[in-house]
Amino acid sequence: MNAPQLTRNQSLVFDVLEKAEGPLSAYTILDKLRDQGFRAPLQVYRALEKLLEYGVVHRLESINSFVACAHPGEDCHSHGIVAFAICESCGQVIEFHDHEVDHRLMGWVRSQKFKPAKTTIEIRGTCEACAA
Amino acid sequence: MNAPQLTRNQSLVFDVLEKAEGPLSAYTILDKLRDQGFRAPLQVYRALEKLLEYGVVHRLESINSFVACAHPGEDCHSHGIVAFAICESCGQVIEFHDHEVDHRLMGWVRSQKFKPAKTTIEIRGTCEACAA
DNA sequence: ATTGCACACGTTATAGCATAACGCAATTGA
DNA sequence: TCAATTGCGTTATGCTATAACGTGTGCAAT
Repeated sequence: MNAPQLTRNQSLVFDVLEKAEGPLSAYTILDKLRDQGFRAPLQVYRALEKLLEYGVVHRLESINSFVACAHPGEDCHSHGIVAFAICESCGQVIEFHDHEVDHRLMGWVRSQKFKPAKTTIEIRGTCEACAA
Repeated sequence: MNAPQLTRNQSLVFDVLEKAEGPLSAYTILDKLRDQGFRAPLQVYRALEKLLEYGVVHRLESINSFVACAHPGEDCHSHGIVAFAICESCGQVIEFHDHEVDHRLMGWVRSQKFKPAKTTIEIRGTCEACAA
């Protein structure tokens, strides 16, 4: 799905994520948007739901946070499975697409007659800069 | 790390997970152990922390739940990265180990000079039995 | 033996993440 | 016009996880 014109709330949330250095939790986003009139978590979650649907934002399951897609203008859903390296020290996220990993995992699920819907690959650790 | 003798609380939590058909949340475990004297979430979380450390239980990040390792008696940490297929309908979990996927992902993180600590691979979808 | 340490445990409180349920307004298309 | 859809705002609630405190027990070093 490609992103249609974003609504005001969706734009605000997306802008916050784009300008952020790393992933943000929904409540952090909420705090950053209080001046813009945001009052409740649902305003953030509803916007995020759409942004995820449009493929312009990713959810990082292992840290309950959200990050803008590293490929501006594209729909990340078209890249196949996305893997993330998440630095537990500075929070920086590196995005990665690998067809071989896709192929391998999808081959396995098919052999199990399992029908995949959403795949998560997240590697937590320490980035080069933070590896003292 | 190999599992030493489990404490009472650790045994109780592990037993609940082993007897369960699928993954359980910490609070579900708590409810199942009220009769055994459990009163507070921390009792469950502390036991889980150890069981994860011993490699006899896995945490499923994408559904905030925990599941007993499919390889009784072994330490799953020694199998390399573990991937899970999680049925969103019946909750069943299939565990999977693939060295090629490991190799590919670890090759990538090394190329990024990223030092991996913990890797999560979770595929949510529908299992064979539930695929109507 | 006693001191000090490590560890498991219990309890209360609180923090952090996410959604249910209601109602309203604007838009669109039959 | 009417119905359906979508976004929005609000209140309330539920679920997930940890902080901070204190207790007891076992064990090793002195």
